[in-house]
Amino acid sequence: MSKFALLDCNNFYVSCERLFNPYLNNKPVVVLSNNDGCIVSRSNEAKKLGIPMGAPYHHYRKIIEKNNVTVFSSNYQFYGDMSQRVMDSLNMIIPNIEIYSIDEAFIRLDNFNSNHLTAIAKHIRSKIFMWTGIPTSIGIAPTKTLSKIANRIAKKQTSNGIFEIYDSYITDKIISNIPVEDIWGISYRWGKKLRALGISSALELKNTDTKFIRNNFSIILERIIYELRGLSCIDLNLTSNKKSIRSSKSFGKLITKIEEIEEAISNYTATACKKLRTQKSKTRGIYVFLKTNPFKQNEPQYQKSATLRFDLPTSDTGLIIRSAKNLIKRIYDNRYRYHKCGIMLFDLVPEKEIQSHLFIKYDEYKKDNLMKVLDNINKSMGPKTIFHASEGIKHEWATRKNKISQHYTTKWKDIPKIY
DNA sequence: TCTGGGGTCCTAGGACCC
DNA sequence: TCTGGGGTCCTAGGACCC
Repeated sequence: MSKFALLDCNNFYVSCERLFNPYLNNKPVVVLSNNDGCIVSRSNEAKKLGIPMGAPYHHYRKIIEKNNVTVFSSNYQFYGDMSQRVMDSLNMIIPNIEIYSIDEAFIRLDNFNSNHLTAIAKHIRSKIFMWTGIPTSIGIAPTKTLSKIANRIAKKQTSNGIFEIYDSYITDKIISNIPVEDIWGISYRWGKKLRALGISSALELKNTDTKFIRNNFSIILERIIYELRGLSCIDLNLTSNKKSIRSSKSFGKLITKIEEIEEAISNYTATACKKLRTQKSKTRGIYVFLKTNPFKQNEPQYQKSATLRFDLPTSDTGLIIRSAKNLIKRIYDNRYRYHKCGIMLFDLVPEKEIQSHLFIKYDEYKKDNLMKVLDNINKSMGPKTIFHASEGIKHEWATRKNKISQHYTTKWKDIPKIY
């Protein structure tokens, strides 16, 4: 039988903020998404006030102010850095981990004696807490899907933050209380369809005929059933390279001028290209989109996208910015007020595996070297020390971030001082 | 006034092949 | 009157994740 564990950081963004503001412990805290739009992380105290995950900030502003909830804008540089510290710590204890999201990792524990799993989890938790200050929970089970459920119980119903599912008797007892849409991989639409068929708990789904599910849904749901039965169908994914890279953001205000949109798309493109080079890949295509604000129902709505393929894969920010700006020019219509734009790089290939073109001479080496110089300067002297002119400096479209904390671990000037 | 951003995988259907 | 069977590749769109 396989053995999986899922490690999940508790209320991750809030926990990061508390590291450098310990007086916020035991007090309600929330962290907002980009543009201060939605609530994406809540302390347990904030959850108790009835503030739901993903809710628009302005809907809960009254409750937040009335209860003295501390509010932070998102500080992804900081959270990303803390995430890496957590994952590095975990990797020092156990090799071969799958970093599943900014605050979660799957681990395989097959090589350990079944009697020791909880002790190992305890060791992992305490080391990560000691080295990073971030509290975590660990769920252990024969499959990834069950380890997700075990993690949920570890978080909500245990005092030591660890829960292990090791036989089908325990599984059945636990999953009889889990609604289908709380299972990893099932959400609102499938949940609704399953309920209409009389399947409302995870246990009922586990006992449903797989052929029937395969015919009425897809292989994804069929696999979930096997996973609930303790038969592992989803292994660790150890390849870390992305298959597509996207950068998009809503503007801080509605934008009409194409010059400002071009400036914004140039910035997003530079961000995406930097990521592309970090994973040592090149892109064969780009997809650019532009849209109005769908929540403003009284305004005329517009949404358009365009794609472009390159004859030769590239990671040259200059070339990709030029191409992205051309696509923007093609889809821009001056009758609308815009809310968001973005770019996606797709069809990525490792830079080492690039095939030469029969008719086009490959002379990207110069550009490759230029990008290396650019990345190195920005790495040693700080982000955006040098940048492409089209990225501009005015940034009228920039997102709102009224309550951002300091970059405690990523900027020298923000490093905490003790007087 | 104010509603995030970045990903993955699977399927159906069209277009094409012999 | 009656028009095959088996296959591949690509794309758009759906559903889900954090």
